[in-house]
Amino acid sequence: MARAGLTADRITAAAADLADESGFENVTLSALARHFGVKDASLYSHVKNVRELRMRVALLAGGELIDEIAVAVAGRSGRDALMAYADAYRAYARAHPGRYASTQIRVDLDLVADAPAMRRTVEITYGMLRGYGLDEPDLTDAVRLLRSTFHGYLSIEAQGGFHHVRDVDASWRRAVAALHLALTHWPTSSTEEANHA
Amino acid sequence: MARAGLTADRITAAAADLADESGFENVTLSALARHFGVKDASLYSHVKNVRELRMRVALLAGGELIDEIAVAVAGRSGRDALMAYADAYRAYARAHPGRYASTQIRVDLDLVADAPAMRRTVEITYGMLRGYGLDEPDLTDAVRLLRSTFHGYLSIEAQGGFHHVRDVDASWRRAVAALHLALTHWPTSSTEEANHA
DNA sequence: GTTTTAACCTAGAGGCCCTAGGAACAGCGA
DNA sequence: TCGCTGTTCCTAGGGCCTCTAGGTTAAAAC
Repeated sequence: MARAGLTADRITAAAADLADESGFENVTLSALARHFGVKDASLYSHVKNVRELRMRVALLAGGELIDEIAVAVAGRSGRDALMAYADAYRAYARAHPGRYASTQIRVDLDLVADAPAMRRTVEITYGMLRGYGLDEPDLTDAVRLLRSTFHGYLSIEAQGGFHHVRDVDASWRRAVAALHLALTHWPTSSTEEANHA
Repeated sequence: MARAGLTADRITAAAADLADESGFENVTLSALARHFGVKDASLYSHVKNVRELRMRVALLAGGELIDEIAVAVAGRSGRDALMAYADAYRAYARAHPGRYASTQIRVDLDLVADAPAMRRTVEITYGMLRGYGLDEPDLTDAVRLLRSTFHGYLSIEAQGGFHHVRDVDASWRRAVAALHLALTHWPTSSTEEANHA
């Protein structure tokens, strides 16, 4: 019988597709084994366990995501860059729900090491914010705000949490506009500390 | 042998505690059966299946969450109300990670029907925003922005996604401050449509 | 006290994860 | 061409989980 020709990468790619089709929580070694016409145990020669497989999917998806964002923001700055970033982010999450969901799991640092996606994400995100003229720690605060809002919106949207009739695309545009406004008039650290005194 | 005295509510409460201790994804009927000194199958007299049990936990948690928020925002308005809302929300999510995680699953409408938590949440959230003087559809957009940012922040924080040394409490305060600013200077619908023309 | 209702049981099928150890295939040097 | 070696894939099996079908027994209702 011909060998299936399995590799960690092929299994990961199939897992990512499966995640998009059936949901990330249904990414299972049994299902992948069936897909490749192979027994479950055979996959363990290529992948340590389910957890590790899911981390691989997360790294794959994280890389794809930031690549698409990078293309979208290239040559733009300020509000344009923010909107391009946001829309690319949302487009990816909607087109690849399972892959996107995978990016939310905790990934071991040693696995991250040989995947440049994380560093690239940081570079591109901070670069996109350059036009707003923020310095640390405001820059980190701003990044956290953006990540939170983007991820929160997509997570709720994916889960069907927006019940109101209001168009979700329109709300998204307004959210991005609101973030732009917040970034433009970002309260300086001194302002904040004063408010806390 | 004395009966365990199971009810759907007791099982749900135990499941919620288990979720906080071991993670929502580890809420399992087997584990609960062990906890009550009972066989797995016995639980099916009280609960339809795992999915339904998790929805019950979600409703329980949603009710607890909005109750704590309601207490926090009572008697406050504007920025004070927003901060109280935000901090109560975050405090609950941090104190009850499993319960909080449960609130993100999709709950069948017929189960929601006899739980007032959802309506209360809408009332209190829209009421908290009253001071900002927004009308529909801006109100819904604003609610979606807040939900997204809050949930996104807590989801990322719970998952250990904020790696930077910057204090997470401080970033949270700045995020809330940024939201306050966005709500205060909310771009009107006409502005937005103009930007899209 | 009997009847009815429910709570709880045993038995069992099916799915998933994972380990241990064996068989077969590929590429390699002799 | 033959055997060697490493890897691929296998069988076998244990453990945990979900859920169904059908029986027993305790508690509540009459």
